[in-house]
Amino acid sequence: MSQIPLARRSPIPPENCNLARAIELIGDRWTMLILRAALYGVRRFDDFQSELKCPRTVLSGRLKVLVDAGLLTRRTYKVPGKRARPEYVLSAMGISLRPILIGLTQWGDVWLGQGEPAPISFTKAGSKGAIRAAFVDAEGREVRPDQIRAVLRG
Amino acid sequence: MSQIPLARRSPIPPENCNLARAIELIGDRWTMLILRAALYGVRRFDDFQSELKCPRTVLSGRLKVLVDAGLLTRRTYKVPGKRARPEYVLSAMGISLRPILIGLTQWGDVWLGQGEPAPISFTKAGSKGAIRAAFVDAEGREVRPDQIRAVLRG
DNA sequence: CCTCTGGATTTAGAAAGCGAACCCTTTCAG
DNA sequence: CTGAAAGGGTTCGCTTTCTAAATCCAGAGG
Repeated sequence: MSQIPLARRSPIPPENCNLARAIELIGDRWTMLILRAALYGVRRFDDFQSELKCPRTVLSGRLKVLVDAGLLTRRTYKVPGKRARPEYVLSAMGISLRPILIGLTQWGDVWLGQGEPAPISFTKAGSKGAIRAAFVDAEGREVRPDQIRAVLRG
Repeated sequence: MSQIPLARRSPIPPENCNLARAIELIGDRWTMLILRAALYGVRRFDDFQSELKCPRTVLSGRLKVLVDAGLLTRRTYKVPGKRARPEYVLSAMGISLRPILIGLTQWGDVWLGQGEPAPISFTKAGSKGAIRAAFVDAEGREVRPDQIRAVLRG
């Protein structure tokens, strides 16, 4: 049943594991919901707030963390006739999380969808069929999950 | 610079978004670190605890949530000469998070790796080249990130 | 019986989350 | 010129959650 052999410890101590580091940074309810909104194009403080309905204190704190970490860039926008305001846009670092959040969306569609069809799906530009998260080798060919092997350095 | 057009709201209200649901469930530091350890083969309460160094109260609470949600299965193991104990093994639902956590690992390798080579990499069974998380179409051909399009239902 | 071991619960103090109210700056309307 | 509005925050108390340490509990072995 369990494809994963028993281990008493993980092979990499969490304190120098990049997965653990990523989890420290973005493994937080509000942080992830902010990134979700940002990937859908939300940029402004009040838009985040009314989308997430989270305390403004939490929001401003998380935005600060994400800017400091380099996931978001704080820059100024100006609507004519209004005063200049900051907006928070995803950096390359932030945008590169998109495949992961899409993967998590599809995981949620499968396991948390409550039988309803997925409200959003993803396709390749110009074609119709759905795409999915998977693993590929250097040439871009899919590698099936049971063929994945982990290799420790050294 | 920003490839994502401005939006005031996300196209799917968070309360019936499967990504938001997934974030509610696993978007938590300890929960994700538990899943990380579980994907490396850790199964037992004390092993999780010494791996994560988290409060035992938190650990037992999180394990309960993950069991209730169906990500982990609680079953009994018995070492001869010892009393029977519960162990927490990943269900199919839990195992199917693996591509996502591997993708996050690789994201961390790129952005949080502090210049060091990745401590763990992934290959296809029997070959040597590294594999990576990506999107594929129905035929298993890679779809580049910039070619991904979201399609709303209805 | 007494102790050891793994899997938890209890307890009390620290930290973080929360909602409401307030502040600050610029712009527009009267 | 004065007042109100709008966006982007901070301040203030209160409540929840986290955390660490101690305790409990059941069965096995001596």
